[in-house]
Amino acid sequence: MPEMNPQPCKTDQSEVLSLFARHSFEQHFQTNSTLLLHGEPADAVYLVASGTVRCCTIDADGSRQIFSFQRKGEVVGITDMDYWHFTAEAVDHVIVKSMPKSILEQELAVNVALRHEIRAWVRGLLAERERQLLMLSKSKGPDRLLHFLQDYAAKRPTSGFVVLPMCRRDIGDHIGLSTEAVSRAFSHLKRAGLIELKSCEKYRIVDDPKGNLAALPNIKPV
Amino acid sequence: MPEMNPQPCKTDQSEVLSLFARHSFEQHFQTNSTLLLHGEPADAVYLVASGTVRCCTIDADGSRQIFSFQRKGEVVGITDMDYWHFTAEAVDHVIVKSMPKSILEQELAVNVALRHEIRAWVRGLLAERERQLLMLSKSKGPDRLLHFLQDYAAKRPTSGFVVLPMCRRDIGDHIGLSTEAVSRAFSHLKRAGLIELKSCEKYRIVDDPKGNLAALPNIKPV
DNA sequence: CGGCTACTTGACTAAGATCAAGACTGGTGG
DNA sequence: CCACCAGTCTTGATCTTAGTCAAGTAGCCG
Repeated sequence: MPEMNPQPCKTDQSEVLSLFARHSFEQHFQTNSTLLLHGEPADAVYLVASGTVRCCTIDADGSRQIFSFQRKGEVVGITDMDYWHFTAEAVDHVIVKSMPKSILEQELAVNVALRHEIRAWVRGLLAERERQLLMLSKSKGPDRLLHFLQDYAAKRPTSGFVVLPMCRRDIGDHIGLSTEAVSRAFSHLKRAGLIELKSCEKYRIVDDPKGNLAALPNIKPV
Repeated sequence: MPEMNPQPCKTDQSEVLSLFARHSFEQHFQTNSTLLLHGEPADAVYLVASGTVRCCTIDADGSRQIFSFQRKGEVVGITDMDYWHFTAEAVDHVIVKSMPKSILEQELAVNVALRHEIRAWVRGLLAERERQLLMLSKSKGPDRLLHFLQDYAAKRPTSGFVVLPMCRRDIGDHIGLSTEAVSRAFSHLKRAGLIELKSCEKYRIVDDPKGNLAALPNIKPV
């Protein structure tokens, strides 16, 4: 996608991180517990120290759209001012560094570099959401899954197998598919030789010497 | 949708608007011309004075995702800092008030109220995109169209018929449907008595005394 | 009046949701 | 240690939705 920045959220975060280093305290959340709930007062900011967080909106009828997963070193909740406009939950056991929002606000008033950092940060998030909208409306299931797996692997500098902490349903709510469709998309990519699956949660993107990737749209399930 | 703010973008914009009042000049764009192009330096900010602007990302293969339409009184381009991350085009003949970005940046350095305004603005955009992601992944075509038409009508205080300046293809690229599917969705809503169509571009949302709206999922084409 | 464009409708096809059943996994208790 | 259970993942069958191709219609402009 030539119109997209490959890494919309990779901005300098030294100011934010140094704030966390000075003013945060550790907090634990067990699997599937809620870090912050839509509509509640936004009184803190979080830096994930361990585990995975999912950020989502949940509809009246239970429909859920997960718009991002946060892992170690990633920040949650920096966009909101008074009340949370989304819900954040623990995918597995999560440890975060929690900082009172008031400290961030005080620092924002006097620190130009921090302001720029956060502005760039939020702009990146916006670009990412718009990229997701394009994916969701124009790409088919297997393409969306492959894209997600590539993105996810790219953030981990490991060259070996990548471990997915979240279940199929979480992935489905992220890329807009049912649990079953996610499973089928995995099989699809595996059969097509685009990914290797060691188990249902360990995968590796196959380097693409034969140009299989370009042929993806034509692959048919057996 | 209880987890959503009904009007995420309705924030106070007095500071931005007063800046435009003092420092902008008028610019005209003819139908389908480009206001700003993805990747170009972001050197100006725009306030729509007349006409409609579409903001979108365009993929290598021509896929286009329109994530918003801007009308009179709405601002374009305030989120980006150095380079545009999207493309803006004129849906019909457009007149904008254009302001050099440098003026905005200078004012941002000294004006706390302006900073808050823009922060709230961008946060609202982010919430809107996340709401769109949910719509796109969980709602069916006619639902999405109805939602768009309601949103669009809500911004116009007219109680009569609303005029759509954009074509079916534009609507389709906004709500994730083909031109034909948009047309079918219109017919669908009309048959179901949820909207009135005076012509293909003039519509009115029907007040819903019989609770037809709740029955929408069951409506079948004849 | 003719021709262009946008819109609508129909027929067919493909992608994915849903329903249902079977396979694998990890944890528990006999 | 093994049988059982619950939850997750996978696969199959069927149905709905929407994309595609194609034809026809309605406005609009020259």
